[in-house]
Amino acid sequence: MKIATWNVNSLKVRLPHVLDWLAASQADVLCLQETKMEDKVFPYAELEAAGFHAAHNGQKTYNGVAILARGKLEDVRCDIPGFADPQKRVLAATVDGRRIVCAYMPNGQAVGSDKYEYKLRWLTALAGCLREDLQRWPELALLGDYNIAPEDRDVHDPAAWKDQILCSEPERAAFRGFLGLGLADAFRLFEQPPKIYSWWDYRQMGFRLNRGLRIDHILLSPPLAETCSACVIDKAPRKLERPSDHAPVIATLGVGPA
DNA sequence: ATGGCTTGAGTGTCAAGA
Repeated sequence: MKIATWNVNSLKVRLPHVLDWLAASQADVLCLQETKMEDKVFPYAELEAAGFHAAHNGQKTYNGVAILARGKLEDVRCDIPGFADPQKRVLAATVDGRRIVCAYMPNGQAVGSDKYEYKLRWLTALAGCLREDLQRWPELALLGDYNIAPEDRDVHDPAAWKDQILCSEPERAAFRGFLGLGLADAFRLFEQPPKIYSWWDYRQMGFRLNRGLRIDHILLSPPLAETCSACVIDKAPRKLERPSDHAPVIATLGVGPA
């Protein structure tokens, strides 16, 4: 079973890339972020024709998250329970007995800004929710755009980014808080080449110069981490015409249904 | 240089992303 996450930066623009990538990657579950659309225009029919069930938690213009799966989606839940937030950033569902949590974590804009304070509050709320979810669903994966580069090796220029947004110590502490719940960073379960990133700025030839950050992640609870046999970032879609600025991350889980 | 692209909204130009 392959599970994946991809910030598509508008599903309207990127649907052809998504359909192509679903076929090429043989992913069984794909979490999407920044669909930037309302539920009523979500392309359920096109995805069903490609063999995928789907759930969407969307809004106009900003945010929006979806889970696509070859298996049925059960116990679908939107948002973070008990955390009032008009921004559509979280969607969870159970697929083949495994809890899939799709998250588009806040960007934070600038350290010290109002949006940064919101980001830190939001991360605390999600961690509290996950602590409870893990009791009910021991097999849980948290996939998404975290908007956090966990370590300096996840940053093309750590000196320039030091204490900046996406790299600040409180954000990194929040990421380590997820690990403290027992979750493992699937990418770091394996030896990886250096300078692997999941996002590159559209400007200044960011992708060609590999000036990137690793901010999209798949975290796995212990029973899933034990079965994980690979985790890679697929740069191929970033090379297409009109790409998303993010690349998909995909993890292979070795045991279990389908 | 609070720049440099891209998207959505909406038709002139701004907010937001990371």
